[in-house]
Amino acid sequence: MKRKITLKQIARELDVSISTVSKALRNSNEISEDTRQKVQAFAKLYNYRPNNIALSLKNRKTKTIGIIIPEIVHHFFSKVIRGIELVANKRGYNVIVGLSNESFSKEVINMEMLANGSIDGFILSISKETLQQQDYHHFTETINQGMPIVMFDRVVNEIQCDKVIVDDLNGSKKAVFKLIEKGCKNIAIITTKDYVSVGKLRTQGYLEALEEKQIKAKGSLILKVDDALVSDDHLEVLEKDIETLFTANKNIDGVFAVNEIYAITAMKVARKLNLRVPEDVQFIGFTDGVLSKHATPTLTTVSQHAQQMGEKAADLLIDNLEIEEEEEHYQTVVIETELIERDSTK
Amino acid sequence: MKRKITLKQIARELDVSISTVSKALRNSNEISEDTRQKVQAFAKLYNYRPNNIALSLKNRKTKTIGIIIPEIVHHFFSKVIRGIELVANKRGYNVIVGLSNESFSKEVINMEMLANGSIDGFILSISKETLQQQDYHHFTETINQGMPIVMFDRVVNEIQCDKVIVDDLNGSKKAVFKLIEKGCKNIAIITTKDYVSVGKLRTQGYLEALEEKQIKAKGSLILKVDDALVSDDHLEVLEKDIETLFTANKNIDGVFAVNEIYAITAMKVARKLNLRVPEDVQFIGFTDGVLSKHATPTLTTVSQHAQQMGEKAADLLIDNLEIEEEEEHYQTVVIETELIERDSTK
DNA sequence: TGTCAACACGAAAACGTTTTCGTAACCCAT
DNA sequence: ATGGGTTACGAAAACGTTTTCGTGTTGACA
Repeated sequence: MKRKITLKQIARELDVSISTVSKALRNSNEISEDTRQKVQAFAKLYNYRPNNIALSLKNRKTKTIGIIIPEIVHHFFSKVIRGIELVANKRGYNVIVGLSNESFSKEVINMEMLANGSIDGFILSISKETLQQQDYHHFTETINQGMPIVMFDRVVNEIQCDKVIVDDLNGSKKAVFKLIEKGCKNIAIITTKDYVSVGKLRTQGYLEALEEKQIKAKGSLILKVDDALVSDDHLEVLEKDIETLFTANKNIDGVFAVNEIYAITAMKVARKLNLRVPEDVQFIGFTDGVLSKHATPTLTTVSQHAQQMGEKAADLLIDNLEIEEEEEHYQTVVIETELIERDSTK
Repeated sequence: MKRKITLKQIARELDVSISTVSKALRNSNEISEDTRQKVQAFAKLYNYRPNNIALSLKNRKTKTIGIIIPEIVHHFFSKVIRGIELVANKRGYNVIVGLSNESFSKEVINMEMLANGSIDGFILSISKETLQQQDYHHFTETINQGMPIVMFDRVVNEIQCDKVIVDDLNGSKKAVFKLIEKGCKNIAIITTKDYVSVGKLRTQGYLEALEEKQIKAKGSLILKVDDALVSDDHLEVLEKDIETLFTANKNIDGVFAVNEIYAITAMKVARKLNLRVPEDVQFIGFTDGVLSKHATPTLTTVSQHAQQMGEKAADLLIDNLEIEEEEEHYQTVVIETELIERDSTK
């Protein structure tokens, strides 16, 4: 077992100084052609690679990006990570991942662990608990220490930083317009409680779309599900809720759901009630994940371009890290959604 | 913007030496009660946190685990990551993620980037390309440099290291036995080409199960799909292949698929051919992901306990890192599978 | 022969820690 | 007064780099 070789060891072997070795390897012209070749040959032979930690300490930057997300077993978030990783690697950065698990304290702890030198900046999406408690001190502190943050998807106005968000409002409007265009007269929405900003916005989009088409929104057609129900354990409760929605409103001919699970589950319930999709009821879901593509019938969705979000977030952060000037000029990038039509609409 | 404070700055402010500050903060009894309190108060006030990079350099360990996986937008892998992250955090480690994207060169590059000091050890699953080329030099080199590796799921006998694998063989057997028990006489398998070790093992399990039940395997019932077809773009090709399988073998009454997508797609094709599930044909898939739970009908699957694999892998690695003794005693942990019965079987 | 530049290299500082060792200053006992 | 043992602190090395600066040697030139 041969440990990694260091400059010092090379220097000792070749009977020169550490400085000389370092310079030789970096092709400094302070070093004679002779020694340079000798050193480089030796280094190659022993497969010398500079120690990243030492470099980080010296340069006071780690070339590493910290990602904090609420959950990784989630199509959207893993696609974002892939996007981040893609451009990060291309630009010479590594990616270190922390999971908040939707918990405020884990978010704080994770950020503190990483903020002490391990990374150069954060890309994150805020946990639900943090959003509820509205306690954002860990973000402000991090930013105050000179460590840039880019937020994506679940963002918050109170914090001044770069942001990448989905155009939730217009995405929802597009979806609802499509349903109307396809002939739906009574469109229900299955959404979450309002404190999740994206749920709120999507609901708002639904309402605005109806209003613009002079359709009166009815409270009975709005189902606000406790979002803990996305977790697999509570599927039956969710199904029950949706069944109630359908039986109480026999005239529903279109459903807009703010996520895939709700949409798929609603389709399932509809079929159980002998409603034909899309003939009797049409469905559109937000978030284009695996489920939509493989559902029966395949689900028409509003795609969020998650990977593109990750790429953009990474570019914003790295630009920020590598720009010299201190003038803070934060931007909020809006990623447009795209309606992907499949078989759950006519 | 106040940058992070260092020992040196505290020392200067309080007019003591750096050593004193360090000792005071670590409650050394070399330091008088007086100065200790003074230093600690000051440190608290300025929210002092030791710089991780400096600690890493000093201790020659980073308390960080490197994960290399082929793909992150994948239920199985993200669940494994969650498991790793869970125990890693609990034991004071961070997790840094590299994606090989199923490419040999990206796997090598990613490992080299991380191996130069950034991490203490690897947890990885080998990329398909690497498995095809059978070039494992980067693994041996890493291990030779004293950096431990734990492989999971896609492992390889040639490399001596800790491994965590699924009991693919018995999992498949269980599934096929179940189909036989439920009355299937003509069981088809939809699998991948053999170079993916797990595909190979699962096929073998299928064959062994049939043999044990004195059922003669028929080549026409074995569909080996080019595994590039899992990617969403080639769904139609996959469907076509499966359709051919069904039409050429009208008597198929059971299907075992080595992954979720194959199973779901096969169910879809079956229904298109007016076969009832599970009355006419029963289905079992390997890998218990999101799709299975939300398919119609819900899919009976062989669950791999992905998160548990991640947890085990992390425990193995950290044990290895924190144990003093050099004696290498590698183990291969087999995670048992579990058959989850849903509506695609009678 | 003396001066000066160019050349080739080494010493040392710096990044932020921890830890070993040395040592003043004090107290107590002889 | 001398010696020995605490106590409380500081100096310095070490981790592995990069970079600035200093310096000895050479050769050319007047």
